[in-house]
Amino acid sequence: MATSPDPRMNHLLAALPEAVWLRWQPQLELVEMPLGQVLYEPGGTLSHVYFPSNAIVSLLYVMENGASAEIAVVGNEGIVGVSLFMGGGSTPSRAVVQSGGQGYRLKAHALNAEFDRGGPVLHLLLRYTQALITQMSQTAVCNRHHSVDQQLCRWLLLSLDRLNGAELVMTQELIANMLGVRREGVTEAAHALQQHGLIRYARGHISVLDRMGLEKRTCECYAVVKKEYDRLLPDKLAA
Amino acid sequence: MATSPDPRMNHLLAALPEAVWLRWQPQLELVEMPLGQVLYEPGGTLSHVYFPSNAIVSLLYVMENGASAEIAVVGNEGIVGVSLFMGGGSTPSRAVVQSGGQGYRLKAHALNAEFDRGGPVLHLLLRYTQALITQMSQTAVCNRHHSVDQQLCRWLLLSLDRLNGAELVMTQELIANMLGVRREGVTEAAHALQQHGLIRYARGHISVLDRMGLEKRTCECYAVVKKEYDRLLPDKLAA
DNA sequence: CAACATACGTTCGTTACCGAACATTGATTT
DNA sequence: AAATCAATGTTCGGTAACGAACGTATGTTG
Repeated sequence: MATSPDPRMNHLLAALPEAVWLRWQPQLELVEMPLGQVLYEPGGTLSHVYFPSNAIVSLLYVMENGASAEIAVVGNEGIVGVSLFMGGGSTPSRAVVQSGGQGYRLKAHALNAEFDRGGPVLHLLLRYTQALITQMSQTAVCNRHHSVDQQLCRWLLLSLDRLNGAELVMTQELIANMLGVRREGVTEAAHALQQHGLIRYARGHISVLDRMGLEKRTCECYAVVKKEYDRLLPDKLAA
Repeated sequence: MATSPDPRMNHLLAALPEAVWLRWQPQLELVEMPLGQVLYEPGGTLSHVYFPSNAIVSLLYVMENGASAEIAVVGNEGIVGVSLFMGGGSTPSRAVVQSGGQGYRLKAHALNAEFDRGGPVLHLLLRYTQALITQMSQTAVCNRHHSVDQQLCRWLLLSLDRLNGAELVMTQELIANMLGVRREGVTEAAHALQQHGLIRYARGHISVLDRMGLEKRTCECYAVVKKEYDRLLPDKLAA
């Protein structure tokens, strides 16, 4: 249906040295990443890693009683499946597509072969993982101390940074699942944001009208994470 | 004052291949790690990594308004300063000694030299980091969904696993700082645990009387983290 | 031993969020 | 156009944790 996205829309793929890129290119497989798709389950073995082009993937933990909480979010700045090269092969969390799109995947052994050569790819992936760790840490802090309202702003901004436009396709129900709060709480917070002219939403579509306003309203957590991503993964390349 | 602990009380040092151990041994420096000592500050450059022998170190984030939250805890199973080999060189969090003791430290360049050789040390450290990631993730989940009471149990158990005996030197005030809750909340929760005969405490000393009882009372988060540490870092060696 | 600081205990009003139930609105189907 | 469903809005009682203030005990120090 849609044309294939440029693989190097993904920042990690774009940052590969030319030699590595040439090795990988024939092995990268375009995959549709529709909303709701599960890329891996807790404890499951990973057959591939995923490089989102324009999709967003949530790493989330689902508890025994069915409640859930998002640990981190991965878009075209990153890679899904770090546990593969970190050595565990699995994690207790689940990876779900939160915003549909496309991406490219690479077989596990191909990634590990490159990783084991050491050199720039290893360091690139580890720097990314370090940024991911910051996001997870800050999520823990945010869950402890900040209001649903502020967390919603943070979440919107994180999503926005991983998409092109200022439009999200996302129901309040799903956001509630990510944030680990009630749907009604999201309704209330979203209503407040709308009344302040920061967003406009209607049946699963959210338009961000005032990005700066969101940044003012959110907690420090957003900026901490953003700054760390920028520090660790500078945009040296552009298409 | 006290005799030097065996460096290989630390599980990571114990798990080193003999060749690496021989290289490192002369470079390991015994350090006192008194309660409250700060091993690194947010954004600060790391000169060493630390391998606790019998101390416990908290990785915690201090917010602009002074509130804080513990991200993860490191004892003799691990290493403090993963950002060094992950490539960032710093993190937005702070590392503070939560339970005094001793440890060994190694200069940054020595660690990185070994890391860059690739091989078993690299994989060992990355597997540890993966376990640490699980702990951070689970902290985020726990902060979202569980009561202070359950979190206190989890925290006690995590600390217990990283110490020898069943005694902690720890005020309720400090625990409150770690958990990111009010001191009164900890007082109340601790009182409940004491009334159920699980712990006994007095002016900064906590004795755990019924470990199984704590495990029954805590949330699933403790078991998830423990299981993942055991999976990723099996005790293959003993002294 | 008196003085003091530290650690723990208790209370009270407030608030954010929860759980549940139910109403409304917009999209989609038939 | 009617029926249906998904998404959002609203209400209400309940509760865990908060913020603040103050009381009590157990160490430690002069």
